[in-house]
Amino acid sequence: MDKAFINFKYVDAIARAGSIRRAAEALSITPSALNRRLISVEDELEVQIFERLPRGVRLNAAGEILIQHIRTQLSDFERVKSQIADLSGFRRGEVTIACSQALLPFFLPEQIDRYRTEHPTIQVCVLPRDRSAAEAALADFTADLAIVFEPIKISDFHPIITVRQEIHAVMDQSHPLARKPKLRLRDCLEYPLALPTKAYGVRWLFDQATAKLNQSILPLLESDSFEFLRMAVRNTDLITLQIEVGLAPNETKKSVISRPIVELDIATGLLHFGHLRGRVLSVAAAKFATQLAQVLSERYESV
Amino acid sequence: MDKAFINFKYVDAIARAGSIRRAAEALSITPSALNRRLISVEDELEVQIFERLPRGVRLNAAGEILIQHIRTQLSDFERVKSQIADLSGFRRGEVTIACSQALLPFFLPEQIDRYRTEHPTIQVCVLPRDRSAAEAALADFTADLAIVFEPIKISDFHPIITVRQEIHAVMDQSHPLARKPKLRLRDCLEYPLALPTKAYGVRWLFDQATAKLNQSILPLLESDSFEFLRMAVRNTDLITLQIEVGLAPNETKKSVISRPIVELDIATGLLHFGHLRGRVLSVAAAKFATQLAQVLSERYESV
DNA sequence: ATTACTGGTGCAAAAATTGGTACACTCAAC
DNA sequence: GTTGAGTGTACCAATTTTTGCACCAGTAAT
Repeated sequence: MDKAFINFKYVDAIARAGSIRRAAEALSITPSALNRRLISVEDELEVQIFERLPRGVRLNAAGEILIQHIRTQLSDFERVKSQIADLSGFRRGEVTIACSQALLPFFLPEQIDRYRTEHPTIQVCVLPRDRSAAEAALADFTADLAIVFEPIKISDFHPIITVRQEIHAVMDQSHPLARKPKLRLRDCLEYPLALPTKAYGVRWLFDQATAKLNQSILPLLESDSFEFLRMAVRNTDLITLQIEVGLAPNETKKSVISRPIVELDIATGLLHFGHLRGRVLSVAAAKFATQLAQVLSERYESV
Repeated sequence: MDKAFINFKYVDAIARAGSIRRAAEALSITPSALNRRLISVEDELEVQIFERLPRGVRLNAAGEILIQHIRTQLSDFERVKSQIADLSGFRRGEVTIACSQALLPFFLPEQIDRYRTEHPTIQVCVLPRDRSAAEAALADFTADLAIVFEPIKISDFHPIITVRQEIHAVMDQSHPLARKPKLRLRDCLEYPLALPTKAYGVRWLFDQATAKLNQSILPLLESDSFEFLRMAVRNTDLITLQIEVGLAPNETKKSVISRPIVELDIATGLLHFGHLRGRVLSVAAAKFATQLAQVLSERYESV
């Protein structure tokens, strides 16, 4: 008989941990017990699933096939549970979304709050991830949905909606440039800049734009944290950049304000919202996706 | 945690048996043990899966959702095992095909024989099923593939290839009509007929054809068994009908021969070969499907 | 060499599962 | 009505499975 099913979760844990002992700790069982479960799976399949390395274990070819099935299957089961709970009247479930940092301060909290008023029993989990990490989170079923800014290469990404995002300059409310309603890029370059590192889409667009001007601009301040950059410009003449979705909704009375940069100077970026291709979303995730897609399409120009 | 997986197979068995006791017998365990497994699943999902009836159990709405997942999942796992075995060099697995009776005497044995010379370790299972039963076998994952003759209604059927089938009259080699190379329908009607019951596609086409002639023809002999009909015409003036794929490949020296009926008199039927929509076939099943599709397309006119 | 990891194994204790039995219930036949 | 055969289900001892523990063997970095 196939008793392998029970052990699937353990195999997944081992694959994620990269070592039997670490996985055992995470599962709060003994390494020996976990090791035996793994061996029993391998015995049943009559195939090794992991290469044994001195520093742990690694999936081999057979393991890669199996882990793909395991994760699809575990995820499907969650969806089924969600569907079943759904027809019992009480919506239950969880939604995990991997997204760019820019969504964290305003957009997502607002959307989650709205979502939770309608579905208060659903647990929402937000994972800040850069593009490649978001892709990985979708691929290994850590996340149901992903919102990422700028180039998407992966073929496994299924876009639900893609919207244009203007680049805004963010500065202190007393900044000289604050009087202008719309800025040119060269205006900004006259002030010290605080920018995200090259891993981020805004920075990439900025570098492209300055390259066109034959100017190589080095930011005075660099950081991985958008939150930090936003705080850093307070009461200074620093300028940082942010995409629309990352801006405070109503900035009256705010100490930090934003002004759009004309599109001719710096290209608009694309914000992609989607999920793993071929995956069926749970009821909970699908509802959340519908809401986000609607809001995005209302607020921004979709492509 | 979810220990539900191990019980999936039991839930499937109960659903198929329609009763815990019968399922327990099939699984060769005690009804009490099986009952507990079922209850443990229901406890974990916090939902009843089966309605308890006086004469057994029946899936409820939640159960229908779950059983769908279970069967998909079990089938997927088989596919994964097949894939894994495949990359280990030794092809292993099994293929189950539900098909019309007409395929049993000649076509399938020949094809399976050819398939097994290339893949001797693969187990092939043939289930003779009429159209609706074949559909059901695909839907509940009893069969991987299906070959059925004439009208397909189900939307879940994914056709791989569909070919035209001429209707042939089958008779004793000494039959008066045997001298003609091609027959008119009215020629046949002058002799006593042995036909399949109305459940079968050939009969349906025949009834349509005779209705057009404003003649209501009642066969002298009726049977569910094509094999029996073929045997019944030996040494008699009886005539039966059969589609091309059900005919003996080389009929020289055969006591029973066949002659095509002109298409104007009786419409050609359609033979559909396919699988369940959305299902991923195992390596073994996919190879077999490819072979059958190729042979069918070589021998008959595909639509 | 030493240290700190890794996976793997034998053995006794603990936990889960099983089978047997009995019970309550519903339907169908008498 | 009454009987009987069918159903699902609860309880308990016996059995099977799984676990934790201590220990071994091997590799990599120090």
